[in-house]
Amino acid sequence: MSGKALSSSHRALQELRSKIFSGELAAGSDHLESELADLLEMSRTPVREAVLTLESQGLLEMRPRKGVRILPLSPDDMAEIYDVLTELESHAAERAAAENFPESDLAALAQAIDDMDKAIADTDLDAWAEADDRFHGELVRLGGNSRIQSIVAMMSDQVRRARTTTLFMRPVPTQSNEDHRKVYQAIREGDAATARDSHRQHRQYAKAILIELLDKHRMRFL
Amino acid sequence: MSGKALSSSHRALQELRSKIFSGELAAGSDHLESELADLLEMSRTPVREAVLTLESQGLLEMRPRKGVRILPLSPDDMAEIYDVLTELESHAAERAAAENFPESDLAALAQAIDDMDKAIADTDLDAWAEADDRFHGELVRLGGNSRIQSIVAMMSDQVRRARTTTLFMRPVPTQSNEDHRKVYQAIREGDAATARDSHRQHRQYAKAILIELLDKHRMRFL
DNA sequence: GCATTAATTTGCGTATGCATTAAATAATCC
DNA sequence: GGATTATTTAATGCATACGCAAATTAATGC
Repeated sequence: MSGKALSSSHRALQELRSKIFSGELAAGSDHLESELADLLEMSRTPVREAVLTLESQGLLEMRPRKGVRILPLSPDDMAEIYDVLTELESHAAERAAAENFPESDLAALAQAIDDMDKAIADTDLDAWAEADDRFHGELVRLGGNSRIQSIVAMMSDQVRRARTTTLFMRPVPTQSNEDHRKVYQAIREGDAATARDSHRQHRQYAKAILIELLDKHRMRFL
Repeated sequence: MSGKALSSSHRALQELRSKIFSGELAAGSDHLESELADLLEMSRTPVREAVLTLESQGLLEMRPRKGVRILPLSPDDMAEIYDVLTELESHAAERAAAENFPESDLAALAQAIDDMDKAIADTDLDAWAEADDRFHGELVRLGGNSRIQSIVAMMSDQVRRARTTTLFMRPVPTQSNEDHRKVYQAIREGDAATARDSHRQHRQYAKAILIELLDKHRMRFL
């Protein structure tokens, strides 16, 4: 028994999020408030509240009389998001390295890297994506800036839906984990400049790959 | 005739924002939804919507049964915000320089610098602050990343109320405009690396001054 | 036919009321 | 008297209702 009883607006928030990520609410699609209320079996009030929040998180847009639009992502949007992630995560990496954490505090980071290796060996892309998320999340956590944490989380959410698509049309990300290891090493050794530069390079490379991929496949929106 | 007729929830949003910035709603104070509704002469519904939005913008916090709390800022919060601004604005400066804008596109930037000079000559700190805002806003606009724009706006909002206080207890910011000019020159010359580094230095210096100031005056929250 | 206007529908913004539940107060027990 | 439990109070979360304006459809004129 999970004795929860969470509020309707909170449930609306997480159900809408999950339906956006899964694609059940497709990018570019419009939905009336009443339609979403029916879908979630609640009144419009908590739906509106959740939608308001999701709007300010950049996942959707309210257009009176046209419905709630799930925001699609153009290649330019992707570039913007990756640039934000590059800047903020690199800073986090630098600060994490400067902290000179004992190795035990970096266990989660190391674990994520190992899990990615394993996922690649198993060619389990979902597991890889999950561990990659974990690595980046842990990195910004170690960076110690709560605002960076939440901004990065927001940006990651925005690309999450798209990644489901892109992940499966690109080569297995083997290079990526070498980068991760390099960042990890630098943090472990307290080498802030290297941590920063390695991570920046990692993200810029990932961005280039992605943009090229989208371009090659003529994907204008996702 | 300003033929407007803006919605209640939109009015709630801007009135609450303005009352937070002015200090009419003081940092750390709690307010029931019904109290705010009375204050704005509307029902709780649009107030709740505005409050939801302001919460996700980091200006306040909803604590069920305790009321809406206007978030105070600690020196650590200030440091966090300045770090985010440093990273994202520096990137914007770099990108702006790389664009090789014709000088005419940089007129607003130059104007802001001139206005700051004038404000300093007149010892008009409010005018200085306004022009400084304008400079930073214009900079990120030129950077061409809409997400950076809105994140920077959010962070600037968080710091706005506090600046009213800090601005008047610190020496007149003469050094600051030298920095601005340096950034401007670099953008004009298309020197991306210098634009980036100068702006980073500018923000880091500003952060150091501020933190020192808060520390000196033992200001724990504002 | 086509354009213009009138009628109708429909979705949204907001007010209102109520059930729920946390907090505050009173009451009871040891 | 202090602690525990019962009672009351009150703020919130949510459903509901309704007026208004936008959008759609029907009607009318030319």
